[in-house]
Amino acid sequence: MATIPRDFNVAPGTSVSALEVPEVVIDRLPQYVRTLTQLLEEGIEVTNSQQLGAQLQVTPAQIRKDLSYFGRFGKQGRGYRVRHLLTELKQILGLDAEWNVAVIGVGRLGNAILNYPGFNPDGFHLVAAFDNNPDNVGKEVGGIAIQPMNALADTVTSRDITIAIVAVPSAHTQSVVDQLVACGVRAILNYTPINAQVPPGVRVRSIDPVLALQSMTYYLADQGHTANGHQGAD
Amino acid sequence: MATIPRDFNVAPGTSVSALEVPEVVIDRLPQYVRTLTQLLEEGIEVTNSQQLGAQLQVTPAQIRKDLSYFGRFGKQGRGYRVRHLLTELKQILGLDAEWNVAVIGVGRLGNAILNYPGFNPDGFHLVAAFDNNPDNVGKEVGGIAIQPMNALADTVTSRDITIAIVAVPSAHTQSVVDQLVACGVRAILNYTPINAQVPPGVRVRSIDPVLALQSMTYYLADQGHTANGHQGAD
DNA sequence: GACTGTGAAAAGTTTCACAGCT
DNA sequence: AGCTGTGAAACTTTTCACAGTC
Repeated sequence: MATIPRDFNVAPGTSVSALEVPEVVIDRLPQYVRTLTQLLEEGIEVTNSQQLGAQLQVTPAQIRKDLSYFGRFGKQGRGYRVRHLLTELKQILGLDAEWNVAVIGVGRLGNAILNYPGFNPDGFHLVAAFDNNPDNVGKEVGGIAIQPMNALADTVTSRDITIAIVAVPSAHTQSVVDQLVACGVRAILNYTPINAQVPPGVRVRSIDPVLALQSMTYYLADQGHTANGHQGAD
Repeated sequence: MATIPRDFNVAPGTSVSALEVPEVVIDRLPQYVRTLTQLLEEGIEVTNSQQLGAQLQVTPAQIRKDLSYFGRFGKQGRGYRVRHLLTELKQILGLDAEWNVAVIGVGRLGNAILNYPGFNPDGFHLVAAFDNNPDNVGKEVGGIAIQPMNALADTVTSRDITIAIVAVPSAHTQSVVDQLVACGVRAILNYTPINAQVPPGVRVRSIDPVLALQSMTYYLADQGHTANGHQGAD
């Protein structure tokens, strides 16, 4: 059941509903967004696939191909207007909206997440925090009052929360994920080292520094392996 | 001991390129290790590709294929002895060794990392911390005395540090990475949202929660997309 | 009977190379 | 002249399917 039907054309500024964009392409778009943002900050208004590729360590052809899934954003012979491409990509990714996010688990890690200033500038607003420890409930962390877990469903609905960050002890991961899914949360950023099972339609991404380290040691362990300075993201 | 297929460096023309293990396979091995560890904790001594696949949400064929790059670890008709497979995989990944790790940057994030208890049990020992802020130097975080950046080279050598975790402000990322590379560090876990350039032979993996969120919003933004509950790791 | 290990096929992804626009 | 957008080719990764072993 493959087939990549690419029968779409896009009027500039119009919402795209591409049929089947490979997930690997979607995963690269946020990086393009970030690089374009940096270029704009440097005052660069026009770029091209060559320059973008150099920044991102990706081939120019790949950038052009990736963009071609969504429309024609460049001008032949000239390249891309940074501001325009950035706007389009943000719109495609849904980053022209603001997203309300809940943090579940306010231990050491949850605390660090709630105090991390990096989410807000990108439109992700941590608006609620939950913990099942009665001693924590009511306290404020990063300007947010910690609520008990039984308030989850109501708050998710009333505050229009679609994304959750899970930072609970491993043993509670699956149960918390189940509760989130039941409340209608469809995107979960999982900081625990557990592979939570979710129904179709719900997405989970994991942040797992230990796994990242463990895949690098393979290349350190033995000099016999290919030693390419390859980068992995996210 | 399992024979690790090796990549021979052959004179040009006489290409005998022995089979090279795809990086995507290496990236999955740590997850296999984790699942096997869990099975063992539950007292399960024998498993099979079906069960492992269910746990990991991966096809049984993929697990068998991945393992086949390194040897024959199972018994036909019976499956895999968990303890045995775990030992082999850890050895392949270099996880039978202990690794000394330095943390660069002891701001909010670096602090959280130094206090995170998840690295040690897996053999990654945070043994040194560096910061360029004189006010921080000398303080202890997580039992480690913060050193000035100019002590980097000496300490990396004397403490046999091969892995570094970078948690400095974005603007300093490239400069810090350059210093690490110059000291001989060959694996870097990058917590900054910057794509550092490294020479061949050095590996970088990035931890970037914002990128992870941004790739999920694509699927939230519009109901027209494929809605598979697919998991991304690390 | 149950399962692995593995060539071969299928599917997916990247790169090439060039027509065509500016 | 310089660059995009894109089919087609090359390459990579996954899945199939089954011979072989326990």
